[in-house]
Amino acid sequence: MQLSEQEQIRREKLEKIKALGIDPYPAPLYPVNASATEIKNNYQEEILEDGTKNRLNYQEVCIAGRLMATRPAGKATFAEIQDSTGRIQIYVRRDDICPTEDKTLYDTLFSKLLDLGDFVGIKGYAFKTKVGEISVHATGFTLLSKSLRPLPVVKKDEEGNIFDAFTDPEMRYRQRYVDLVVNEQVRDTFIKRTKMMNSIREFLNSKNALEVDTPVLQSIPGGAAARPFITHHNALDIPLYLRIANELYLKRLIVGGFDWVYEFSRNFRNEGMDRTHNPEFTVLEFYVAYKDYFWMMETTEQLLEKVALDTNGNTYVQVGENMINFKAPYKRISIYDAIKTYTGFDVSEMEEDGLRDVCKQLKIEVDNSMGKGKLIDAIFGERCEHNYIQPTFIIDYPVEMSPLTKKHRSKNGLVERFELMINGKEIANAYSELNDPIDQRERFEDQLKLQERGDDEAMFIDQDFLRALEYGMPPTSGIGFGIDRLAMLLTNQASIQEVLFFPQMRPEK
RNA sequence: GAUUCCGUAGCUCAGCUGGUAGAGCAAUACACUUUUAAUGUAUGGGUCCUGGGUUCGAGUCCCAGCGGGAUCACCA
Repeated sequence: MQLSEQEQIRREKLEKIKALGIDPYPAPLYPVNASATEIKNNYQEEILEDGTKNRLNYQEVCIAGRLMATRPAGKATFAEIQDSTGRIQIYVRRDDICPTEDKTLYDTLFSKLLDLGDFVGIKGYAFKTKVGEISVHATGFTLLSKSLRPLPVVKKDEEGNIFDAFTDPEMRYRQRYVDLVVNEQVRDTFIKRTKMMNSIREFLNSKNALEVDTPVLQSIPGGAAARPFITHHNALDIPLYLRIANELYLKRLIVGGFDWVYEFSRNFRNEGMDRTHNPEFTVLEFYVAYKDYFWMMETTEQLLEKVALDTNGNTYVQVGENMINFKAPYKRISIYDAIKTYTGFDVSEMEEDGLRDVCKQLKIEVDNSMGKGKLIDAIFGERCEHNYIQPTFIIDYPVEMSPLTKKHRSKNGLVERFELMINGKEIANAYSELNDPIDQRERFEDQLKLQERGDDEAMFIDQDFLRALEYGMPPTSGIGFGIDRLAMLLTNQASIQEVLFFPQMRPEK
């Protein structure tokens, strides 16, 4: 392994530290009793009548973190310690930490053998410097872990301008640990993502929904139309697939008698990657017995309004150029009306031939494997979808594109389905679930016909799922939310890689 | 998968019509006991992504490969 000059120097320092009898990776816990942000937010002092200051709290603090900046000034040094809450300045004076004749601790260990990035513990007291910065005056320090690689040095001035930011996307994603250390806004994005997940759980748990786990390894990759990852189980000598969806398993649980189940499902799809697609991604699905898709629209509005508030403190979220308002209620527009609005064509009575003709006139590329459902989907996707910036429910899809959805109670040829569009993208997809086992079997058979026509994404038939439906499933409404995309919206990120800690990358050579 | 742009010091980046590599931060040494993008002086640090080719000579031009970004296709 070829070490850079700076790495060699750090290893030499490591040896010198050991030679001083100091363990650079000590085992004992460090008794941390305060954090950087906590001290900065709560420190108090008073000015007495004679003008002297009286410090009121944090007079015996013990903080720990990475050393991220030093400003030496002879026999004293200002430095910055970064912990999980942020940064705080520390003031280290030689004669305070070395009260005897022996000045090794300051002159050698602190001044020469510590590097930016090292973990240190600081004991001392909080005070305010003469320019007013709340800091910790060190009375002692402990090396907690030596860093052998230099971190990128990112500097910030008084106005918050950032210099030499660590921005290379490849390095940021491959070495996310570095990205998180030096880029505060990256850490904030992921904290928001977790807040969002917590808020969703809170909402669902408050309704007595049951969080469940269902199989990731499936012998039939059902519940969606997508290419699966395939693997092999040695003991059983059978192929297994990583799930593309968990829908059919959650419905089995509704058959089993639960009336509200949910799962944050990591799904896997063996398809292209781009700034809105990662091979593994997270979907929240929930299924509720005795409800329909109208109820689900109201529930979705309530959920998203709460989640936006909990995550950002506001129902308004700036996403790129757009200001999006998650405040309920959201508009509802049928897919046929949407197509009529943006293309002028009324496709509601059209069959396949008519739809192909419309696609031709609109210059939308189609191929022979596409049935009525896919053609309508193509028109909507090309001409309508991107126009719905504010949250909008697109409702009542044609039956051909929705093999798991109940037929519409009054509109022939349609199903009770909605997709929620936000910022021109689909965020959620929901149905009144199909619970008629005979109808479901026919829909699967139609999918088989599509497969024979060359549609390689048509759904597989799951016989056990049909068996479950035959035992009886109550009327149920279900929904799936693209959690990564929701996180992108709520954190104003244009790339899915920015909301996944470790996005998929080609392996390094 | 297609198109296009990019890959130079630990990090952020310069490097013109080809002439043997440069800055800031970081590092090293010295100075400095209230600094905050600390400062001053000095010093060291490079497989210019990899492999070919053209050329007297390639970081620079050409070809191939590897990796990444953007756009498109498939999809959520």
